[in-house]
Amino acid sequence: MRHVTINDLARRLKLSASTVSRALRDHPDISEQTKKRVRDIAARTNYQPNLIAQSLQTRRSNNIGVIVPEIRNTFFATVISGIEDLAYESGYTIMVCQSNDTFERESINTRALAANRVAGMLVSVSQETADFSHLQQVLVQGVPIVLFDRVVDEIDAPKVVVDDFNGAFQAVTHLIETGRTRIAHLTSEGHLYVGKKRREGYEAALRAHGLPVRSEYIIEGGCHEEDGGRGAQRLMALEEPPDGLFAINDPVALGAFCYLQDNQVKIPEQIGLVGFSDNPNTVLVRPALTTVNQPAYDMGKTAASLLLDILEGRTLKNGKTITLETRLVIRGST
Amino acid sequence: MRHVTINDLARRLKLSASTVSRALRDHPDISEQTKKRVRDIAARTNYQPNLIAQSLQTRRSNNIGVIVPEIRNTFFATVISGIEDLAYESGYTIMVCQSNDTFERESINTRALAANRVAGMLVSVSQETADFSHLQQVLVQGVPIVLFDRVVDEIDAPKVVVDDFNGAFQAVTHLIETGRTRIAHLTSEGHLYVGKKRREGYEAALRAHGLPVRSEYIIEGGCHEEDGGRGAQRLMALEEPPDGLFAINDPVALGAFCYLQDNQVKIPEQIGLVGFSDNPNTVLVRPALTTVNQPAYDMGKTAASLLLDILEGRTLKNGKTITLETRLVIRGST
DNA sequence: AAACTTATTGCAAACGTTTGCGGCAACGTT
DNA sequence: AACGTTGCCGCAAACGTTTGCAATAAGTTT
Repeated sequence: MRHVTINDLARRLKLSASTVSRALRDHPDISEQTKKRVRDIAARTNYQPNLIAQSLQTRRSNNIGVIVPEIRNTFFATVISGIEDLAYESGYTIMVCQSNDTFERESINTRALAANRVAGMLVSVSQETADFSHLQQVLVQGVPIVLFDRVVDEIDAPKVVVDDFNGAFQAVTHLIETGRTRIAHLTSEGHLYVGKKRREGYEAALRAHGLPVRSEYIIEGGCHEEDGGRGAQRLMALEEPPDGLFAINDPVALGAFCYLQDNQVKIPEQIGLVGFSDNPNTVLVRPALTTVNQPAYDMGKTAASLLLDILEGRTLKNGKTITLETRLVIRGST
Repeated sequence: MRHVTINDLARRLKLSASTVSRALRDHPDISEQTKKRVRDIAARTNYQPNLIAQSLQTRRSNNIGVIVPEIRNTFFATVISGIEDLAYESGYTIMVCQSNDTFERESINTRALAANRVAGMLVSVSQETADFSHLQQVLVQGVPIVLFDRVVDEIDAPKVVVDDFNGAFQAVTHLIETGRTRIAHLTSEGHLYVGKKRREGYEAALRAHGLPVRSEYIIEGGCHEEDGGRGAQRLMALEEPPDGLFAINDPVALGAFCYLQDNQVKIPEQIGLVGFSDNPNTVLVRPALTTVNQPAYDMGKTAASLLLDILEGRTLKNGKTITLETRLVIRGST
């Protein structure tokens, strides 16, 4: 009924706990014969080392904390998948929390993970987060953090992002090159890093081609599907509706897509549409959605590997930012 | 740099560690005055109780293990989301693992979680799993398990499933009632519980309406989108292709959807299509996909609440199975 | 004034590990 | 014959908590 401990084994074999411990970790001081006896009884009794006792003793744990805005978002789910795969390979376990895009929950989660003495944290901040003391405190305690996707400049930690600026630039350039001149943008509200970068890319592309940046074409909203529908509605109500639309991400683009399609706006004839992320469902719609591929799974792996480098002490510099390349995937919607 | 401990506080206040501990947990033996002093310095120094020391001492942890086939699958991501939300409310943290649908990784994950001394586990078994000793051993160690979605009869634990049989029955009945008689089924291979149940529902619905169960109309494959495309291809190559298709889940249905649409098969005129899960992307395609709503988020909450009931000792019986209702969502594809 | 409460605190053991150090045979070396 | 090695193992402290019990001081009762 109870977990078997190292002392149970020691008692059974008339050895000391220390000998059993060393035998299990294959310490050279222990004779082959007793090693074998220990291993045998450990296997027979299904002994499993108590990792929490071990952690307490060695002052290091083998699990890492992950905080994302929301788990059910395909993008983050995929990132987590990448993190878990790498963590698994390296013998770590992940503790996953979601902030539901609220600051309060994010900071409570951060404290909970810190209290659990995770070896390190991988975090993508919430949309609300403007104060970073909760993360700062973690760093002060000597627990390394790697930020990904929703990163913030204020925290001095390695970051993994995709090339949002460039992805947006390419997307909008593509819209321009296919003959459109009135290009709108659906973006997030607030100070989201990715929102800022993509918007900059959007504006830069317009300028690079001598097109004006028209404020009525830039709509700030949320990051979800319904926001895309609302945004499209507002845009099409303009006296001079756009003929091109670049959305901050795929859900928003798809929300706009449905609205447009249901209102008999022809895609791509009347309006060209581009998303961001290359979610799997962008290929389900007809015409399929042109989008910017953003390597979610790779991002997870990269962020995790950066953290593991720090944890295992194989890292040289610490403040670096890794930018993963984005790639424009041209499909039917443009 | 280092974490501040209860002893640090004790030293600073010239108290014993036990007094500090009791003060923090608001023990009646401690005077209000020293409680205040303790709380003050704890706040000032950003003291966070070491949960792993606490766990070791009290022999109970506040995190629960979760094992799913794959995190990036929308359905499971949503279930995890439900689990996390409830765990958060109750002060628990979740450790998430994915088996990638392999038995080996599932059992390694199970051992890892057990070694981490999780309070309990929520698991959805892999497609390969036919031996259940890894789960059995966890139960023997007194760690409760709640199974969800991919459940197995062999393990005596509470289970949360959706009414797969009935959902399938309704779906197929709907296809029949809209005038189709040659109804095919794309299912999984192996002994997946959900696959079995849905297939039974499919066959029962045919029989209930006097239609034959034709083996050439039942195709066993995987659970992913590409399997749906392949299955549809094989079905349409038949000399008498079906006029109705019920797929084991939405990804498979959408895979078939794309294949059919790209090959100029009219949906719903030539063939009616029904999926299973009500994934968000079923409303993106045109015509939108008829599907069976399966409350993924609720499933996560329900499973977690069942486990918490056991952990907090508020449960009466232990072997019960909760069946969540499914609901046919009729859309354009039928 | 002795005895008994009550309030407040500290001691020490325990949870399951790991690890520095020392002990003690059984050797081989001069 | 005394000494140094070597191989194998145990003791005990430590990690940061919690908790039963004892201890002390102050107040209350007789």
